[in-house]
Amino acid sequence: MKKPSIPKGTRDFSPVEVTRRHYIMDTIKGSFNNFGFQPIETPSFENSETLMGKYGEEGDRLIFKILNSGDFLRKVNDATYAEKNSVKITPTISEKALRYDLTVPFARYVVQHQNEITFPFKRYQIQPVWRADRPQKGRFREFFQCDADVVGSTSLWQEVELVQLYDTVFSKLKLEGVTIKMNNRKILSGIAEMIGAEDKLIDFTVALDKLDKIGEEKVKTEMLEKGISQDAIEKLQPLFSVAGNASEKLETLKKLLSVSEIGMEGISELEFIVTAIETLQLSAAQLEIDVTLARGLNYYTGAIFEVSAPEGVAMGSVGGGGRYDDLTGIFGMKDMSGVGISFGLDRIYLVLEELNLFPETVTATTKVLFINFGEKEALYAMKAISNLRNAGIRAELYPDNSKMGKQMGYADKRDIPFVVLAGESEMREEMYTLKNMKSGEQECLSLANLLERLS
RNA sequence: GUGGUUGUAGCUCAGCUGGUUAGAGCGCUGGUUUGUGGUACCAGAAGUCGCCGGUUCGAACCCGGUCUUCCACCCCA
Repeated sequence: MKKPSIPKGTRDFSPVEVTRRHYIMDTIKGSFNNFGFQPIETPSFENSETLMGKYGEEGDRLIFKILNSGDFLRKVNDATYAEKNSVKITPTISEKALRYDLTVPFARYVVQHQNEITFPFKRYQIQPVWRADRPQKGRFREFFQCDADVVGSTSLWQEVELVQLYDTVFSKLKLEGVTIKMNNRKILSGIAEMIGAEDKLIDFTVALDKLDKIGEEKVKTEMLEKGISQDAIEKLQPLFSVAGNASEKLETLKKLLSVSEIGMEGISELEFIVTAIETLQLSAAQLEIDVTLARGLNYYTGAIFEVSAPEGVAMGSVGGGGRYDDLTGIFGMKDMSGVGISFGLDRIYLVLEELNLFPETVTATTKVLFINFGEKEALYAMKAISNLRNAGIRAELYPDNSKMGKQMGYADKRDIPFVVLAGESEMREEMYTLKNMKSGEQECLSLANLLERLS
């Protein structure tokens, strides 16, 4: 028989993995609540028109489309069918698509429920998203995002809080040394304005974003290929040498962008956040200004965040986010500024695993296993088990009256730290023999003492 | 979507320029030990070599396709 399998880029999770994933999720969720965010959930799939065209050209390709039910081909007219153009035929055979991220569905939610929502609205959402991407390390076709967004406030304090939120979560996860990289879309616009390439903003930023990966020369080559003039690229030169700490970088940028009103606006926004964070301090993360950061350019208008794993861990970003002044605009609701961040659960998992940062207790299973000596003995054991369970102690009975060696081996393999033996003699005395599997020590205890010992 | 890479027992992997009944370690099952696991010793089960097709007297090995894994690009959590 052919072995069953799961689709490319998807995974099964074992008990240990699920427990560890919950540990991360609970940590994130706890912090979200702590910062005043409220949970919502949205459907796994949306109407295609809600998602299509929201993530750029590339994005549409990566959206999983759901085939219409019924005899969907019947509705396609012959001319379209004969053309064999997949992109063109898609809307007629697919009207629904799997969620690609949590931000666009959230925008849809806000517009749809605007009359019930009290603004500013702080929501969080932890759900899987799907991308028809080609899998790689830390890249899946089904993965979880953990998002926190605020809509209905343009206050920069939100950005400050989101930086703190990142720091709080990573600090709780004991993940030291993550870098929160920050930029501002207005600065990028300012630079484009300064070099006279406003119309090439996206090409320009996409190329700039690759600086630390492919180097200055190749970035320049790519910009030339995309039609940015040699002249403009030369004006860009000072940008490649922006260095120092946050304040120093800001000073350099100020000189560079003094001619651009929008650029200066971006700088002052960054400055506000940096100053606040310097005063408030971070514990696990460090904040860094990175003018080459250009992620999610499609809807971000102000701050842009990206969190990279500690140095030495080969992993893409473990989080990202930013401010979008007009996200709800695409659904017909104007002047509703939002800002949010996302945690990449699956990638955080891989990083914690690589750095061995999962606490021992996260893998703890049953605390005590009762050996099964037969029907009467099992009933006697079950009474004690109920008592232990009511006291919150994880206890279980070995289901079958198997040989002791097998039952002990089971406890051993599952890392169950205690075993209780209660046979005829114990029953006569109303006692229980408790064995510590690590030390091998045994003692005979009453139910009350057993409870106490295992608490 | 483009280019490359990987697939052999439950797991990790050997397997020569194509040559008979495909191996190891770990794990698993049973026994030494019927109220004592982790160690030791003994025995055993388990694979249509990812799948489909081709070349050949003969294919785990060569060729083509396909799926999967990982990597680079694209893009992203």
